[in-house]
Formats: sequence, structure tokens, C-alpha cells
Amino acid sequence: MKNIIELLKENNIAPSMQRVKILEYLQNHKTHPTAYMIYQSLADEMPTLSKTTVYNTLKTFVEKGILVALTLFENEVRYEYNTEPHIHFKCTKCGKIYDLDKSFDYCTNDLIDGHKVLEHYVNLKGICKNCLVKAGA
Amino acid sequence: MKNIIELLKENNIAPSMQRVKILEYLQNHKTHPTAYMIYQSLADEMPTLSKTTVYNTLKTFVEKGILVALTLFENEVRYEYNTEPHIHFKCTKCGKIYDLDKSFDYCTNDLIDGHKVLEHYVNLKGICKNCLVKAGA
DNA sequence: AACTTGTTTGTAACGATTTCAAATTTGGAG
DNA sequence: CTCCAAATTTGAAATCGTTACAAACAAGTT
Ligand SMILES: [Mn+2]
Ligand SMILES: [Mn+2]
Ligand SMILES: [Zn+2]
Ligand SMILES: [Zn+2]
Repeated sequence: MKNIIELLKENNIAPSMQRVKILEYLQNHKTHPTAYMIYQSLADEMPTLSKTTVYNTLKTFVEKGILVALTLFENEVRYEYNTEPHIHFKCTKCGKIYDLDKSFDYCTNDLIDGHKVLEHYVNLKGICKNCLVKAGA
Repeated sequence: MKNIIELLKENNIAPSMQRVKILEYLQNHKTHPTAYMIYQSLADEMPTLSKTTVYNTLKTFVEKGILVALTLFENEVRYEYNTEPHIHFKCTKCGKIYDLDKSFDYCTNDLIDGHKVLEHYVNLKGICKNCLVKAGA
């Protein structure tokens, strides 16, 4: 768990209270939250927090590469702390989004049909192991 | 190119003018258009066409499995005629979306980490071959 | 013709996001 | 420390894609 204030300074972002809290939230909640989810979670301890600040801050973090923005399945952007490339699996029962290892081999091939592939987004859907157990019972 | 009126009747959808035109458009334009793009393209020859009709019609077609709805990279739903499963590549220069063959082998594996995988969405991003040529010149 | 049903339409509402300008906070220079 | 310019935050309004809704329309049945 990297020191948040240091991380912000390294990226030439002033470590304001709201920026620290937002990044801290992403570090502690690996749930791919939307901007609004983050806003709601922080609203209690920061009653004057503005939704705009959350959006602005997330945008800044993504521009600096601290976070990544994902368009997974629905029409809303989700954010996560920028880690190793990985793929996503969404359970259609419980809605939970899981991180999976990126271990498929066409991925190493960066030229397909003559197009230069720079980014891969692999999104899977199905029933997660927890829901499988419940259904089997 | 399947007869559109027959196709609609097979699916118990009355082949109204607007439904035929919308499906015809999707059959002739393999560009993964949004609802609004379809609306705009048809607005000339059907001046009274309503955006709502386009949305309703697309929804019906997706429900019947005639079309598939895709959330590719941005926050807008794109539609395409339902064909073989394939993956998508978006050029970040020209914005064009290409269809690519689905030929990666983890795809055959329907159980990952204990989760049952039912649907795969693979979206690639990069520079398409046309734009590569232009840039190289 | 009067009813029934399905279809289309336009407007209003919606949720996620952006724009904008005003208010606040901050970090230096003096 | 005080003052000020720059950065940051805020809330309201605007925008964008989409959906809800109810009225208007079309077509078929009695
Ligand atoms: Mn993830
Ligand atoms: Mn396609
Ligand atoms: Zn589940
Ligand atoms: Zn291109």
C-alpha cells in the first residue's frame, strides 16, 4: 500500500483532502466503483464534497495513470487502482465484478489483420462460483 | 441477405415500414451504429420517424435475437446484425470499428477460477492498417 | 360505424457526466 | 504575518444517451 501523499506529489498533484480521500477509497475498495458510488461513500465524512470534485479528481488521476477507467458492461464508467493488466468477470446473478489473471496467448500478438493492437479489454460474463454453490444447493 | 419481411414474420414481429427500414439499415451498414446514427440516417426518407421508435424497435429486435447490442468502449450502445461471435477492434485515429475473427483459445475454457463463463466480450484498441499507412507516409 | 389491438409519435423525465462561474482554499512573495 | 494570484472546490445548469408515458394513429373485427 503506497503512501498516497507521496504518490500524488510524484505525479505533480497537490494532495488536497478530497484527492487523498478519493484515492484512499480506491486503494481500499477493489470493487470497481462508479464515480457516484465513490461520492456516496465519502459523503458522510465529507458533507460538503461535491460530485463535480469526484469527477474532476478521477479524471485527473486517470490522465496521470494512477487510475484506470473501465467501460465494462453497462453504460457507466468504473474506476480502479492501476495495477497489472487483468481481465474482468461479471456475475449475472449477484452483479459482482471479479478480477482475473490475463493469461491468454493471442494477447502477445500485437498485430492482427494488419491492425496494431495497443490495448485489450476482455470482459466475461457468467455465474460466479459463489452463486453456483447457492444454486446447486 | 435474408428477406427482411420473412425474417420479421418468423419472429412474430409485424413488418411495419419503420421496422423494415431499420432492420434493412443494419443489414446494409455493418458499422455498429448507435440508435441515433440509425435515426439520423433514416430521417431523410422518413421525416416523421421518431427517435423513440428507433429505440423501441432496436430493443424488440435484440429481445428476439435478431440484433445484438454492444457496449464497446464508450458509453453508448451499438447495434449489429446478429452473426457469428467475433471480436471488435477500434482504431483510435479514425474511430472505425472493425470485426475480427474470434480465434483465441482460452475461449473454449468455460470455467475460469471456478466461475462459469457464459459470454465473452473482447475489445481491442489501436491503430488500424489504413491509419498506419497514412502515418508511415 | 364502433371497438380492439398494436404501433408510432412527441414530450417529459431520467441518470451519468460535463460545463461553467462563483466561492473557497492554498502557497508563496513581500 | 498579510496579501494576492493561482489552484481547487463547489453547486447549479446544461448536455447526452436513453426511457417512460400518454396521446395519436393505423388496421382488423364485429
Ligand atoms: Mn479490475
Ligand atoms: Mn461486430
Ligand atoms: Zn455471483
Ligand atoms: Zn484508422
